[in-house]
Amino acid sequence: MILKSQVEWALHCCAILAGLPDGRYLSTKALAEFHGLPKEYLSKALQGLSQAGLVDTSLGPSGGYRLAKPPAELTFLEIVEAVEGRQRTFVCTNIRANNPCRPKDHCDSSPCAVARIMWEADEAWRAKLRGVKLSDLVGILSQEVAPELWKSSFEWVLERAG
Amino acid sequence: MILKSQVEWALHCCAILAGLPDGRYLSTKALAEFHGLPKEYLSKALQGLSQAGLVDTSLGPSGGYRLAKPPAELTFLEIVEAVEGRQRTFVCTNIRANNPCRPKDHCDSSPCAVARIMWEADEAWRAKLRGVKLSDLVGILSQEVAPELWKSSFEWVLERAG
DNA sequence: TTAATCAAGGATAAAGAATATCCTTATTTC
DNA sequence: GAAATAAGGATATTCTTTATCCTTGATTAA
Ligand code: SF4
Ligand code: SF4
Repeated sequence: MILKSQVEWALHCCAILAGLPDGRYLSTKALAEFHGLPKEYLSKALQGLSQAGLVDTSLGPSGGYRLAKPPAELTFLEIVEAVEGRQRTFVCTNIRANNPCRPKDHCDSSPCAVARIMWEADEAWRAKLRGVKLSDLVGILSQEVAPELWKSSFEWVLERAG
Repeated sequence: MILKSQVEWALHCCAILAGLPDGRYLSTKALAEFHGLPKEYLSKALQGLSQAGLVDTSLGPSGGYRLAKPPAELTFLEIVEAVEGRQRTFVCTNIRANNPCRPKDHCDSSPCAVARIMWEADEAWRAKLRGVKLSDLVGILSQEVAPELWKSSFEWVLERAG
């Protein structure tokens, strides 16, 4: 069970978009080039963010993506779910229904303990991601990334932001 | 990102094995029939449990599987990891290394905040599963499963346990 | 007005992982 | 000695992920 690489891509792209000045957009092309990713496929991840309402888009030259809300109001969970989906990681195929001792008319009213426990763990994962804002990430990165690299990356982006 | 169905199978099988009297074994054949699962493929999941040291095996007629330790000392996490593996669910492909502004000699010493945050969430998931014992599951099931079904299932298993 | 650029999304292909079956081997029980 | 069992290798099938290509309609800049 491994998250798709698009999750990593989306998080990195949002971190970049968080640094964009108000009202400006950054294109798929620029984001793909900056991260060394296939443009067409990265586009699918960005479309996921767009469909989830996390980013605004603009067409034409100088178009692209920008965040739809402030980084402090955007959680990791929203970004992850936008590309990975909201389905729980444990799916129950109801194998208890195959129990040969089970009477024909027996009705398993609710999910059993196995499923509930697995879903609780899933929820713990989501709760952790829900507790981290995009602004938290930017704060950490701004401290950890080498100042020259931080600055030159920022300029690189600004040159290409429409 | 969805856990393999073998996880569900392994948990159910362990729950059954937890009810076995001391020193007795239950075969793949019986476990597969009880849960309505493909015997050969379920066998792979049980081999995973065996390789992880969670169950003991015995060959020949009346052979099969039994728990290697008491249900109170066997956690959900151990069972899940035995079939799903211990790899983290977020893998970092180090796309920051593709940053065009990055100097050639630049060395990214450690995992960045993105990866650390995702790994923390992963650990929260594991911590939750680590906190649930197989005995907890059996306790809940014994209360929730209809008494007649619980009893007849128990008898069905005993008839086939070597 | 025109040409270039962009997001969106459909179609399709390639690669990889999950699911499933079959068969052989060595061991144990009866 | 015969039957049953776990272990595991080989292979096939199906589904998901990854990736590319192309069309459409909107927007901007010249
Ligand atoms: S996990 Fe629970 S609900 Fe799902 S198949 Fe097993 S018994 Fe049924
Ligand atoms: S998640 Fe962090 S460590 Fe992984 S590629 Fe992105 S920047 Fe690098």
